[in-house]
Amino acid sequence: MSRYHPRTKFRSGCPLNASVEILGDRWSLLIIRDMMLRGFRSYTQFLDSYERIATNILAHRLKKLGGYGIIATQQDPLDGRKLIYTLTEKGMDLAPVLTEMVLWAAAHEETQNPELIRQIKKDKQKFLVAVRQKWVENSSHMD
Amino acid sequence: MSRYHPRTKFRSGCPLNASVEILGDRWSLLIIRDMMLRGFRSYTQFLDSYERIATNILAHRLKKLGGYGIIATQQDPLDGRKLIYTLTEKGMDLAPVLTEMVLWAAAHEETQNPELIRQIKKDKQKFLVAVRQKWVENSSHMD
DNA sequence: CAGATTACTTGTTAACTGCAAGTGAAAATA
DNA sequence: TATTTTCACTTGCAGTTAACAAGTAATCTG
Repeated sequence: MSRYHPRTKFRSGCPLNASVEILGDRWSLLIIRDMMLRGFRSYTQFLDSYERIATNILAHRLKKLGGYGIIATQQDPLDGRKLIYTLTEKGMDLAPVLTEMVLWAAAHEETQNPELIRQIKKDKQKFLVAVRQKWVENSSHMD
Repeated sequence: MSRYHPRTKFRSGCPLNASVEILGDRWSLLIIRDMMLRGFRSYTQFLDSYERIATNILAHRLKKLGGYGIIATQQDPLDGRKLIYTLTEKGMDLAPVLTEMVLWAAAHEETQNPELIRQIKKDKQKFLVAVRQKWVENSSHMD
């Protein structure tokens, strides 16, 4: 297991604190967003995303997320240079968290992507099911 | 308005990115948790919470959260030294985000507070209504 | 084989975090 | 009334982390 998953336990036993220690930074949830909603799977795709993450930070975050079992890595069978990053079940279970964060910001800040927001507002449960279904489909024909 | 609410707009228009830029650190959501679920209202209460935030970080976070309109501050009419921090409507609207983060960590990490988790799992909507009701009651007899 | 691509690593500098100590105003205590 | 305590911070400093620029090894493409 990677050294990026710390052996030392969390500052407290509070479940919210665990989430904050794992996800509470400026980049982790954006990487997960790119995988979950935009279907990104490679290092260069993450680098080229909207918010322009620095390459060393990206490498560090991918290791950390891998260490926590939120993402998994495999070789691309068609291109030996490429690694394919995918969300695990644990990572997919973050969909409700992302969804609520999107709704909160859409309600209280000036943001873009009204189509996404409309879709979530119309039927949140349907949206979550669809996101998971897309993930299942992409995972199944991988092995 | 406080200088802690930056004039420069977010790195991208993505609503998730806005949430991450506002809340994506190791302390902000824990302060909000203490206000929302434990009824904390004062600086020393936050300092004495489980995770032991440093005093300068706490001061900075309170200003930042105030700058974003997530919390509000007022003088304690009974004690001139004290400030009372309260959640705004915008802050209360973070309840679903906190709830989903609690559920995620409870499902995938070793955490404590099984009573809270049981309560949320039993009836999430009822839990959210109760949390908001408690906030309404505490806000109404303040003025 | 030359050049491009991929997933990184390695500096270097700037910003942020955490700890300890200190400050000034207000309240409680002797 | 004088002293001590409480409260909400601020300041200084060391250590960590983030951002930016450049470089590298393995692999693929033309």
